[in-house]
Amino acid sequence: MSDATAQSKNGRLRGRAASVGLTKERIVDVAIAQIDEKGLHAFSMRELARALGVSPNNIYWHVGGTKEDLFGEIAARFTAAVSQSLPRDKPWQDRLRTVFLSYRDAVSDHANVAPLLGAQLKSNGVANLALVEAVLTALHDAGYRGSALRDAFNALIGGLCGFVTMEFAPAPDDKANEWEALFARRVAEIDADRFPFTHAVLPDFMNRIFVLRWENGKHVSYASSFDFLLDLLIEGLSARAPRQSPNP
Amino acid sequence: MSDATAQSKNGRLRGRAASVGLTKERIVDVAIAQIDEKGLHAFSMRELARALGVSPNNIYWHVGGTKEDLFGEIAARFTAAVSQSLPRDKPWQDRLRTVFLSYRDAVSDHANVAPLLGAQLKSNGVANLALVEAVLTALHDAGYRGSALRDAFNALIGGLCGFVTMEFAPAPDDKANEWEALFARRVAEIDADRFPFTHAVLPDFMNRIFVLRWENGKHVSYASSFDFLLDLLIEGLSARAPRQSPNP
DNA sequence: TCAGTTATAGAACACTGTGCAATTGAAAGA
DNA sequence: TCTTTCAATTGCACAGTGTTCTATAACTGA
Repeated sequence: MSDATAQSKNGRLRGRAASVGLTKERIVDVAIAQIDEKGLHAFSMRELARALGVSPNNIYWHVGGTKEDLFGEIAARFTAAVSQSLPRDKPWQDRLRTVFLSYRDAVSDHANVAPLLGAQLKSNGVANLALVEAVLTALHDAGYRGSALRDAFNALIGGLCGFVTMEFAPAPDDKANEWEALFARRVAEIDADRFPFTHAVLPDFMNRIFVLRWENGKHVSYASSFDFLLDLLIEGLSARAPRQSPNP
Repeated sequence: MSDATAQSKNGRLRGRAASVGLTKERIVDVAIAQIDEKGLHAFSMRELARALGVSPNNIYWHVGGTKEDLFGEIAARFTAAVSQSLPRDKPWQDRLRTVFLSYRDAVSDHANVAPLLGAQLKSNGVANLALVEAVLTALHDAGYRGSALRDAFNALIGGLCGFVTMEFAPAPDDKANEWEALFARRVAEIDADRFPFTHAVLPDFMNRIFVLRWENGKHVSYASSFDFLLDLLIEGLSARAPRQSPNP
């Protein structure tokens, strides 16, 4: 009652007296760290608040809006890092390769955040302007215009970013550990009559086939498949390029 | 007390007396219908139970396990429909085209289920054997073996299914309506110095650029971009095919 | 001095997925 | 026929969740 600074039951101050200098940056930092560590599935606003030593509402106040908005902020953090302006004098093929390889690298460093990035890229793509700019310019330099430019752009973003999103999609929770056994059981169950080829081929050498496997809960690398896809697309775009006009 | 068949407070019977003949099939039916109607975000076990006129636990009993398992059942429903065995005498290029176009069609009929399918395809891909078998056989016929087969397979599944997953990713909840305005605002905010090309090009003709837009909360079609991507991949695979051996 | 703003906490609301225990008719075994 | 087991269902409760509304108190500017 006579205290100069009132305190709440658990001893924590309220109001501006309690200010800990929380910032959007720090929130996003810790959020990413938490997702990296425990996975997107286990991430919650309350847990984040706990880790920050702060009440949940404080986060809402700084981020403004909803959990989804926080996800947007997280995604923006990545998009910024993806591509610093690339030298325009390099061939457009090289520029495309660099951009998408660096996108994959950025995602691969924070695999648990991947699903979030995919969703945000779709719904909030305009925010990812570095990526958009780089790809559009490269395709323009390749001679693509109008609807052909649109389709080429979509094919690249959808195909490559889609690949990455799937590549780093999380294992279904607890099953990560028993994955190897699960895989073996599934393969053994394959109906040899209906799926003769899969039955014959899968068990032998397909231990790195896409979409099928984790190792000890960690992702195996599909880097070579990504490279292959990237090459395929860039070669295809070269072959179909309406005209070669390096200086538009 | 003296009732032959006891009743619970709200008048509903318990135990086998109350059996409504619930089946996994009906659960999955109604679940898909609900997701179609209200979106994946608004889907919950309790809501599903309400729609089925049944207690939530009853669903758990039939599906066994968790919500994630139910999602698995839902995904399986789609995978089954994707590709009935294709005539082996058609060229492998045609077969690939058919398979992936039919995959996109199946997903497009239930756009709200799309995110779920993407995740399940990754974590539970072995279940989707019709798709796997068709793609593997086609690539084998094209002459791909070993690690080249693996990379080609991964590139196709990752690129095309990834595209579809992104294509049908949901708009961020309530923002679907104000999307057009949001898009316009974002475009207007583009920094012309840092992103000159995007700034110049985007507002004009990019109203169907991937990743950027809905119309009245419904998805616009990216079909032509998907076709383009499909063509690019198949042409690329043809050009690189180790050898042409139609009859292995 | 005094209202307004900024940055914090607390409590509460309406949910969620899911586990445990009870209930019942029917089927199976003795 | 009597008893045990099983199949299919409900109710209740637990431990959360995102989010909103309200209180608090120091700073800020007039």
